[in-house]
Amino acid sequence: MTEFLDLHGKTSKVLRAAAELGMQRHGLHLGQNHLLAVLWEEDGRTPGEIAATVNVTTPAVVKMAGRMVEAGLITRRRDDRDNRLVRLWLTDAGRALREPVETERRVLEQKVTENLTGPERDHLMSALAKVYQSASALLGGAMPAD
Amino acid sequence: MTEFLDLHGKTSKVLRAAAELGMQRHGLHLGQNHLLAVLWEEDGRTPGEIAATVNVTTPAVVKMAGRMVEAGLITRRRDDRDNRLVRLWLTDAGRALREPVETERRVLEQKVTENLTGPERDHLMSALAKVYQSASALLGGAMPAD
DNA sequence: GGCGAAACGTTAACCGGCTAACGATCGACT
DNA sequence: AGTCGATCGTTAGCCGGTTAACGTTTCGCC
Repeated sequence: MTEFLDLHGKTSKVLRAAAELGMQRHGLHLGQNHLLAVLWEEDGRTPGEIAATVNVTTPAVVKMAGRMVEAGLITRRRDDRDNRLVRLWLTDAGRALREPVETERRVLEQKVTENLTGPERDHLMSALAKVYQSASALLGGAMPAD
Repeated sequence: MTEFLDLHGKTSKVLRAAAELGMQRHGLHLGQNHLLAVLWEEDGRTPGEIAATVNVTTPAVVKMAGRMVEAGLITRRRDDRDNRLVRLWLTDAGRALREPVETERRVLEQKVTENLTGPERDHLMSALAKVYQSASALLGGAMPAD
């Protein structure tokens, strides 16, 4: 019984584990790199903005940011113009991780797809995109339409 | 930047959400159906056995089983021949969910892949299998070799 | 100018998953 | 027969993610 959902689930898990392992080498937990990536692109963004671009709920970002503040990767400061906003700023440590983490991710991407021929990879991408479409469609429009 | 890891991650998330939604319709949380599936196949198995067949750690099964006992889906009883073993048994409620949950999953599988042509699906499966291989390989043999 | 609605971050309570430490039981071997 | 090691479940603590409820702060509108 090798149905698609099974295979995808297994792949998802092992991919997640591999990513976690890679990030661990830089003292990060899985997902934190995404948060950092947003700040690398534009420092000083708010939890809400970050949540939206990473496609996660705001509380998830808040919690994760808390841990990252404690880890010395970012800083939390209130916006003085709009006092209900909070802005997250990179520390030097957080900024320094950019290059190594980005290459780490590139390497993972490459290693994971290295057994695929060009056309194979293309078919994989397009088919996966279709699945993504179908799945998000049957989630009843209650999802972001990116 | 539509790399594979990104697309796979997004797909994974939306697929997870869809599965959760489907299981919710039967009063289950995501993952509990897998545990039930093992018992449907052979009732009275131990947490360790279940964990191995579902590819999850034992503590995960223990915790989930606790919630499912409380939900009246299964029963926890010690094995009297080997007193360190624990066996999980289906209740009528748990047994009754088999047919509806199995069709729910079949429907999801079908709906999610309905936009794929036959060959497309085949290519997707084989390519995904290759990715799975590569990823689990680079996890350094510390993974089950299924 | 004041009042109510909207926007925002935070907290709490869940769920699934993981690793590490613990405790109890069984078995093999001396 | 007794001990010591292997096996098994449980617990605790962490991480990422979710929804629901809450308290502030702004802003629009009368």
